[in-house]
Amino acid sequence: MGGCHLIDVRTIAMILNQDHTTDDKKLEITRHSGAHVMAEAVQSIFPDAKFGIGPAIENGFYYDFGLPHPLTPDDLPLIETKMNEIIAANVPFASQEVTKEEARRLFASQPYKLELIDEIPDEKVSLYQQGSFVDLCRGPHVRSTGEIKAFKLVSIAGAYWRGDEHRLMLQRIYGVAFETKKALAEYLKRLEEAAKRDHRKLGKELDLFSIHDEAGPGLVHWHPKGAIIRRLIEDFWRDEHIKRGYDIVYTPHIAKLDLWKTSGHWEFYHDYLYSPMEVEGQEYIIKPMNCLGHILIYKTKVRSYRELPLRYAELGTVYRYERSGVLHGLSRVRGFTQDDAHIFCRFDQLEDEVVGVLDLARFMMNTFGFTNYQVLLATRPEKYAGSAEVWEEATEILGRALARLNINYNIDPGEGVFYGPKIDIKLENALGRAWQGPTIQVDFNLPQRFDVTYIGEDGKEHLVAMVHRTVLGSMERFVASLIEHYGGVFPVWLAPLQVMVIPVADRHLDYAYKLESQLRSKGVRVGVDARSERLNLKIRQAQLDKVPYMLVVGDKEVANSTISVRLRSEEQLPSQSLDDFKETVTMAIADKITDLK
RNA sequence: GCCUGAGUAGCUCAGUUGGUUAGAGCAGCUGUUUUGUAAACAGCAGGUCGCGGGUUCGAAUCCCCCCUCAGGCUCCA
Repeated sequence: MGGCHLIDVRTIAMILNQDHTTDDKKLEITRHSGAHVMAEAVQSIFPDAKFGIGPAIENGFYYDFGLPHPLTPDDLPLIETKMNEIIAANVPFASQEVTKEEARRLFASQPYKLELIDEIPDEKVSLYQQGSFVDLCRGPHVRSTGEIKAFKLVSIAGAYWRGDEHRLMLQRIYGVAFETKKALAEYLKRLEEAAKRDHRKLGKELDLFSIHDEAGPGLVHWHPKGAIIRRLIEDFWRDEHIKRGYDIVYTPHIAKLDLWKTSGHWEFYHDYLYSPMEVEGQEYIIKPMNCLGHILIYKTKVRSYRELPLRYAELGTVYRYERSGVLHGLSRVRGFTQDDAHIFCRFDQLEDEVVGVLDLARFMMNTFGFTNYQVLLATRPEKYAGSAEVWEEATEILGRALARLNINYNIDPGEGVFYGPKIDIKLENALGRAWQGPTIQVDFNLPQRFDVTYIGEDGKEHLVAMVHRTVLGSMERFVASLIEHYGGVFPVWLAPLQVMVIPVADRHLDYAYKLESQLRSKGVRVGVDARSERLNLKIRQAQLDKVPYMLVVGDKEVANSTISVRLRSEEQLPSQSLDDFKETVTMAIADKITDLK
């Protein structure tokens, strides 16, 4: 592909504009240039490579290659070495505009490039060249390869051409790149730190949950300590919902297939449902959602406009078939418990209801200390139920509700579910990946299909407005986020074990048990480390378990009826009476405080 | 589901040009130690090397199938 001479036009423009480009923009350009340098390196090592696309992404870049043989991690250092040579040679980037005809000739052996050329609407296309590598590219690029100061190739992955799973899979190499070596090192360090907070790792270390080959992938077993955390969240959740006018309900885990045919789930979500089982000649499925049960409860009598809104809430466990490659710890599983609720209301009540849900969602996020989340308003997709006008109106209502609470949000165009617009709140986990948390969805489909109505003031039947919503997402995913958010250092109210009493020697055991029973009677989760081990070991163990309070008791404490309090932050509190400590702990629990002072 | 890589004791990991009864630390058990703020000492026990097939005189090691996991892609009501 090499050997053509290009006139440097854009690079000059870039130099002229350089003062105006922001640092972010500059970094993005550098990353993009890094992708080109990587492509050149791959071309020189594998001359038969076919080139896909190679954009800048968050933290770095990637390039997709079609190669007749698989790349292995061993190839990365070779490619890196070659890239470093190219960078050391500091070769200039040059660009040129050519006609599509010329471009097609140039890329005659590059099927992916030809496809891209065909899709560009303009008559001319632009090319960028550095060294022997020419690429179809909009640019811009850095002036020369020497401006790429710090990069590292991090992984190889398969990626469908054009993101379409029905097309060929190319091999993608991911790289990270920063403006300086220091920034790169800091980034890699951050990744390492994030990996330590990974809920899968902490879940094992802190004995919170497990997933078993024997039982099946994506099926979570909550250990006692994990179950405590979950139960506390559930209790809090239930109490808060009751305060806010929800009714708690329970619905069965299986139901007749016909129900799911009526709802349209069988038709639309067939791939996510587990196969039917036959019971007395009838087909049943395990529920993938809770909404139908709530609708059946609603429909047990004729409803008056006076009793709306009705809010049915359920910690409902559902099962969905997720493709094996997507499972991920607690975050993506096959059986999970949604903190679900369905609100049945009049259309004119919709805005207030959405405001209520948003306020609740925000309250929950704040309580658990989540400050990093993104709010998206997803609008009408191409295929949709109901009329465009109703969609329009409902979307406006969602927007107004967000505005009333001064919540910043972005529009996610066309990303609504087919049955209605929705508000999604995405949380970021320790590795910077966004996970779906709270979601509020208006549904125009089910009320129609199940004829969910109320009698209005006018004595006539009207369809209800229906809202599906969760404020945590699912218990599994939420706990995963919590583990990573706190790095396993749970606030006192959620800590599986809140206090560990550590006697210095066996003769202090009686005193230790006395403290234990007094704290336990206050509802504190407390244990005594009664092993004949040295103090240091017991401290270490409690530290590793991230127990908020360690009460060390020895001769001094027994003699003075005091306790010595060590925090997991390694801070040492002054010697104090048990009564004082009881007050400290119970307040920390009641106020759900996150820091230990 | 697709691509690449991985799977050795409860946990973290050693162990390949294929070669005796597969190792270590931690955890567990037993004993000694009675300890003052992040690991006392000694001994014991613990493994069909993910499953199943194959190649070979001989397989943790090489090949094939399957399962699971990791990182991506696609998907996520």
